[in-house]
Amino acid sequence: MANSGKKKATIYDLSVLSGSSPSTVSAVLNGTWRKRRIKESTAELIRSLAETHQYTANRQARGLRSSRSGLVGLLLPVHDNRYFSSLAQTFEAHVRSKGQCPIVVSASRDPEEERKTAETLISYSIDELFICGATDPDGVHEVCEAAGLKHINIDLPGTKVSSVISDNFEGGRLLTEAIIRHFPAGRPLEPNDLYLFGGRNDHASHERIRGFRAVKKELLGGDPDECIQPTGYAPNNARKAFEAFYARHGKLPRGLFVNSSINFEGLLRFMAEHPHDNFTDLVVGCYDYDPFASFLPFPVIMIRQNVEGMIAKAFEVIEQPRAAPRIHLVEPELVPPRTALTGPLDALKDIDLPRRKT
Amino acid sequence: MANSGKKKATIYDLSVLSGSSPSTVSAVLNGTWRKRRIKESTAELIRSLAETHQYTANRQARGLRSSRSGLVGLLLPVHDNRYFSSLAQTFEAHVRSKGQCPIVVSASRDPEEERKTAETLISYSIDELFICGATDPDGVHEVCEAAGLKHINIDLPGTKVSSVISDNFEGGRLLTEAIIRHFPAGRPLEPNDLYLFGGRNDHASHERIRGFRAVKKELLGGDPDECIQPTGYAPNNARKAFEAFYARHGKLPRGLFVNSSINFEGLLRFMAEHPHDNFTDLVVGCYDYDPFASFLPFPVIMIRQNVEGMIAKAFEVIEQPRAAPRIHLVEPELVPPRTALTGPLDALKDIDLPRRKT
DNA sequence: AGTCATTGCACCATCGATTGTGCAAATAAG
DNA sequence: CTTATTTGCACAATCGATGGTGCAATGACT
Repeated sequence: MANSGKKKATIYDLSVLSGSSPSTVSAVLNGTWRKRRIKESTAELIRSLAETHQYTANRQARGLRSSRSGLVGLLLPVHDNRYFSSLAQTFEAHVRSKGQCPIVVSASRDPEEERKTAETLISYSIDELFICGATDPDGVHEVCEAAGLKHINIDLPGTKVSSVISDNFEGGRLLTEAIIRHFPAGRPLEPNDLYLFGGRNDHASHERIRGFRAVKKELLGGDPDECIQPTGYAPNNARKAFEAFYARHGKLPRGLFVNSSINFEGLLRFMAEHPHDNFTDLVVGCYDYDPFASFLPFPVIMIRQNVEGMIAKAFEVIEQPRAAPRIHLVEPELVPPRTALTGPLDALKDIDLPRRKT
Repeated sequence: MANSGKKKATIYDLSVLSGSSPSTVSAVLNGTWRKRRIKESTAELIRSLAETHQYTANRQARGLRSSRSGLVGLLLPVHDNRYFSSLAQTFEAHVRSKGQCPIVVSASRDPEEERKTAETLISYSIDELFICGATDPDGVHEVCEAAGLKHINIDLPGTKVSSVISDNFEGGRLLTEAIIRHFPAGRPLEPNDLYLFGGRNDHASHERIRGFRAVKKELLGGDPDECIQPTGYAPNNARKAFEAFYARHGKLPRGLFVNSSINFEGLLRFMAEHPHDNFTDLVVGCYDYDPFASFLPFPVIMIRQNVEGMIAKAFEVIEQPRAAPRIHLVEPELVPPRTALTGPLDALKDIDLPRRKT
């Protein structure tokens, strides 16, 4: 009711209204007033004025003075993918619970854009930065370091500061083994029947491939190089790779290890163009979990990275005094076909009927 | 090289180094220097100093002075869902292209949290706010209005300010009709065979239901009330509703209109618990598109909302001087089963091999 | 040489909150 | 009643960038 005008109330407005000084108002409203020996009644008065005038602090001013902002950044490769968006969702909840404001930005896996985005965030004096899945984590590190900003890597490790990542080697092993064991003993998989598609020259892909090859050698007794097809992450490049294989062999490999759900979309595109092929006798293992993918008409075994665990660990590590860079591995989980897992969405209440407080 | 120390350079540092005043430095670096008749050579000097010292403006200071921040907010219900995350992705690209910084936050469909989140964003002096899928858009409106903040509704309309939303009635019609026509003439659908699950008491659900009922009446000659089951958006509530139907009838309806891909996850959960039921003779229509869902083992017809179109329209409308609140409808698109559409991810280059600029 | 216009820039207040310091008034101690 | 202590708060500098105003130096022109 007070002022439905345009301008927001400031501590100066309240100082006039309450008859005390701006510094007193400030102290009362930011909680340091006991330390400043402000009388309870004065504080009470100011608090009630703040209430009726809907005072909220101007955080730019506060941030300018204190060179903190209350903003915590998450730098993502992309938004629209269930893995990264659930990271964002979980990250948000953590930041909120600390009374800070999450700010989630994507940088398209472009090293230059990653650095520029970090610089932009820094210019807003963000308090911490979580660097997730960066193509060039160390480049971002330098930018952060120059600004004295606390930061940490997630999902893809850097060398200059600690990282929290999935145990991609173990995940790769688990997934590869599950694919192989999914085939009946009667028609077992040959080494040449199991291909890996997707991913690129990053730590996660390397580790997964390492796990993939290790298990193949161990269980299938062979591990031909041509079975590794790192196509990058773009769905269309993956599609082309499947298309090329299909053109040569007239079919897909019986077993597919797909490096990410984004690459999996490339497989879907391929399938859309081959509507009459039923792809029976096909088993797909996909790194990253997507509930819909899990129910596709062929067996899809997925790896769910422990998003909650990684985020929690990252917050734990970033709060600690900085030590020598270390890589913290978080174990991922194997998800059998046709599995609908709960996720961060389940934490939400289903609220109806907006109440209007006229 | 310059200073790898901790503090960032300010215009004062550059002013000392260049021998000119802070205001001159400021003018040079923010582009207003011609207006201020700064000599070209002075500008040149300052620019080169800024370069070598890696100057970047402190945006909190700038924002404080100019009461703008360069931040543009997007308030989302949730992140981890392909519809909302592709909205985020598209929104980001638009904001970036205007040289501003996107800030995407979710508020869990909680009216209280929506308002508080808006207030927080306002306290950072964001320049504009896009309110997407809010449970209580008018509540958020009031908060924005009190702060004199430009804002607009997306996805769910408000009454106090313009909105850009999908044509949910038409989308509902399209989808319902497609479901019905997907059944062979030999075994046509009865009115009681086609159910709608999910959604709640919001504008989008109402419109979709209206379209659903209209088409049912028109094509099936009947539209029983019990076929409408608004379960809210929580996946588990949808699951329970399917479970309940199944308990009563021993099967699912032959035709299902699922109100959102989040509700669809509830269907998956249901299916996971009935592994031996093949759900042949089932056709699902789902509002919202998910590439993986499109390839499920039963026919899934989806509606893709025109995310790019909505975002573009919203930017267009928000830039215009505010007029009487209007609802702008954007037509959604019907997506046949087994369709892999491209999305915002396809705009990204697939960059490899990070270059390090030691 | 004197007047006037132009060029080139410095000065200073300002945005709103924070925080170290100082100082009256109230209370306690002697 | 005086001195010492505590209480309660005001003052003013500060964070970094912006933009209005003013003023000296230079050049143009009579």
